[in-house]
Amino acid sequence: MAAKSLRAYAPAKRQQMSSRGELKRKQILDAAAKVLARRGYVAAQLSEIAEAAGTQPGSLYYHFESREELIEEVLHEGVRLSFVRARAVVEAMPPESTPLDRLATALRAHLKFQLVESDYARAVSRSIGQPPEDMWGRVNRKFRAYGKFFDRLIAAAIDAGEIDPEVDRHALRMLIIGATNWAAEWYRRDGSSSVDEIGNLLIRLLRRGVETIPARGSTGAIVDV
Amino acid sequence: MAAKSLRAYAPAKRQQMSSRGELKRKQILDAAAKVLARRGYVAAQLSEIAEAAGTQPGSLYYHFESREELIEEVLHEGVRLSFVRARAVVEAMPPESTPLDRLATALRAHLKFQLVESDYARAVSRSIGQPPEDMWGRVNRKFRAYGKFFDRLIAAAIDAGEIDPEVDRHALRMLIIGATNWAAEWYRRDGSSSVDEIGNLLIRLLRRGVETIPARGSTGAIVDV
DNA sequence: GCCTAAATCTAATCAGAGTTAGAATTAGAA
DNA sequence: TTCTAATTCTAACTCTGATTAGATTTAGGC
Repeated sequence: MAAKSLRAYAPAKRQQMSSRGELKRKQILDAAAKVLARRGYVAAQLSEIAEAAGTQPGSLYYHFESREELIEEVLHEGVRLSFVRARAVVEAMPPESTPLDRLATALRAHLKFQLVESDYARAVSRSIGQPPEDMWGRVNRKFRAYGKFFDRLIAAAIDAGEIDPEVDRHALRMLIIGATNWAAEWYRRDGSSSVDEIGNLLIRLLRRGVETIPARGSTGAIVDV
Repeated sequence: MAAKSLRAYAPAKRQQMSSRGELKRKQILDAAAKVLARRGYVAAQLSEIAEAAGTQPGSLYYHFESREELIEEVLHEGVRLSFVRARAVVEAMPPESTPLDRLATALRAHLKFQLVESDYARAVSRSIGQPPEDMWGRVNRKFRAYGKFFDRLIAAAIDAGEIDPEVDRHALRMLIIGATNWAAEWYRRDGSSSVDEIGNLLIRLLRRGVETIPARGSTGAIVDV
């Protein structure tokens, strides 16, 4: 039954597995997430990951089949964690909160998670578009599921009349998620704005930018609905 | 005078230079821009660039010192062209147009340029953050100058009372430029929205999201300043 | 205190991409 | 035509970073 007892039990099933290896494996993943968050997919080297994990490059291969497998697992985890967080935050809201409130909350959580809370999440936004086709295809499938979550929030807000039905839903999702992901690029580099400031502005743009408004012109006083 | 007649006259001064080499050099730059736009800095290989330029990898070195020099020139050109375009489009506007109109127009031009018009511009947004420190530092200096251009438009719009002075200017610039650059990542991959649709929404978010609005709560009628 | 499997290390190997040297070709002037 | 410099090609060479093999160490069960 022992099969190839040595090597290769990576994301596949693994026996009970001694907690020792279990731990090291986690440490390596964490280290990889950290390096990926800083460097992105292409520039992330095994030597740096190994060092961050307190081990040798060669030793990584005891826990993972290859560099690609290691990185892919980090990316999957990044998407998963973001999803879990956003969903949890929304579900914790009082039932009377409006769809747009929920969307705003999810967005703010997403932003904060990407920017300061999770190396795994940051690893994803820093790596988007970089991995080879097939890997990115798999990660992206999960990513789309996450996107659909936002889609549903948007759709609900439209149904509730909180978002102008004229608005292109797809483009809206891409723009707000995009602005968020992008922030992961420059935030920290020039730390002029805080996460909360960025979040506030983003929500403001969303809320006001998207509401159904009657007329167009007049700068003056306005208007009910 | 001939100096090192062979090699190395790259971005430095070059004599009158026969149009033949001049042409090939341009072809190589175009090819590199194309590959960079598709792959980004790290994944862009000389072999692919050479093939796109209809030549051999080794031949590139007659025209450029190194891969880095070639790529850096593409990136500089990308920033320069974007800047030139945005400025031209704004300066072509009638004098009575408002600052916010100008900002919107510049933004729309930027978006379209990145997305469909220029491989050079797209090469930049696909490569942001990837090149080594020193190279990116140089490109970024020029990039910041471009950013300042948007800053001035924003500042003017604030002075004109078209943008709420409460708004964090820096964050605003980052978010709108970010959403735009980001679009370069997904546009084409899932071509569900057209450039114009994206542009329309972006402008809408900007215009409405940013205007000075009196109170907060009441849905009802309101109020000057 | 041994014995075995798990876990890690070390040092060599491999592969891919940039780079270089020199030969070969091309284009234009004399 | 012929000659020369500009341009391009070909075939190594190098460097970097992932991968592998085997030796070595560690930890827990007997």
